[in-house]
Amino acid sequence: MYRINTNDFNLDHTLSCGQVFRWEKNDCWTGIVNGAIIRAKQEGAELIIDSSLDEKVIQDYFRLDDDMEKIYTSINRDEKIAPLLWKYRGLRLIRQDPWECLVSYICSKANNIPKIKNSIKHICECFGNEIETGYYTFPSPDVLAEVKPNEMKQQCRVGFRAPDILNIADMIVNHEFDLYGIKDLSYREGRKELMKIKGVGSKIADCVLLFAFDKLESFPVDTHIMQIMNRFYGENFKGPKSKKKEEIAEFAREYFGKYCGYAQEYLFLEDFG
DNA sequence: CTCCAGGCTTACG
DNA sequence: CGTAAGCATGGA
Repeated sequence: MYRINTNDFNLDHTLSCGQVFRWEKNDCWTGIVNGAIIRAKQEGAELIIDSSLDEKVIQDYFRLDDDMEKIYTSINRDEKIAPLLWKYRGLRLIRQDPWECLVSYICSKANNIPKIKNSIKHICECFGNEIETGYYTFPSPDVLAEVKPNEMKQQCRVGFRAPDILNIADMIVNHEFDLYGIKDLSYREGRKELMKIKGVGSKIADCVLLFAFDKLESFPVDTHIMQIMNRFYGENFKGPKSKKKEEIAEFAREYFGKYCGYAQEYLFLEDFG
């Protein structure tokens, strides 16, 4: 048990804004990171951690080294977003594991948050390791590569998404796809690579780049972001419906700049929460 | 019962 | 090029 001093950090906003799916809140927040359990709560500016993981891992996971003052200044472009930066102040991006992140967002296709959480929970309970009663690790690609589509479909309730998950697990195991190598690519190159995966398009690719590969210039556009971007900046998008999402993403990258991924989180929470 | 939810692929004008 | 059905699943 140890304490970490923070500033511009809000644990509740960070864990309940929809970027991660496995954390649960009771008297404290409980989650599994790097195969270990973290129990966390916040008292004022202090983050109280109960975990076998050391402070450095926590710092890295919650991105506590991000200079929020600088980031807020950078993305605070107008009177539309300014109040959101105050309202949800302390919301941080989380540095997720790429594999868990990728599978999670494949599960998010044509789905809702409770069902996404449920699917991921099933995947862990069926195929992960139980590290403490009721708490499971996220299964590695090696494990999922051995699973049959119907087995996953029936046990994890992932529906038509099962073949895509198993396919990319298999490709990673056979070195046909270098997922972890994407961290060394640029945003554009990484995006192109991720979109080669069957069942992964621009939105999922952008989520993985933002949440797992440090590409803060990524701006995932889903239905919620569509809503609020149309409401706030609609006059800037004139193209046909089919190209609108890409148009919005391009606009946002230009408009909010290199930290636009952070802007995306605050905008998302405003429409989602 | 029908409709829809953090999309993507494929099929058809 | 452009739009739209279909894909499983469960809750409203």
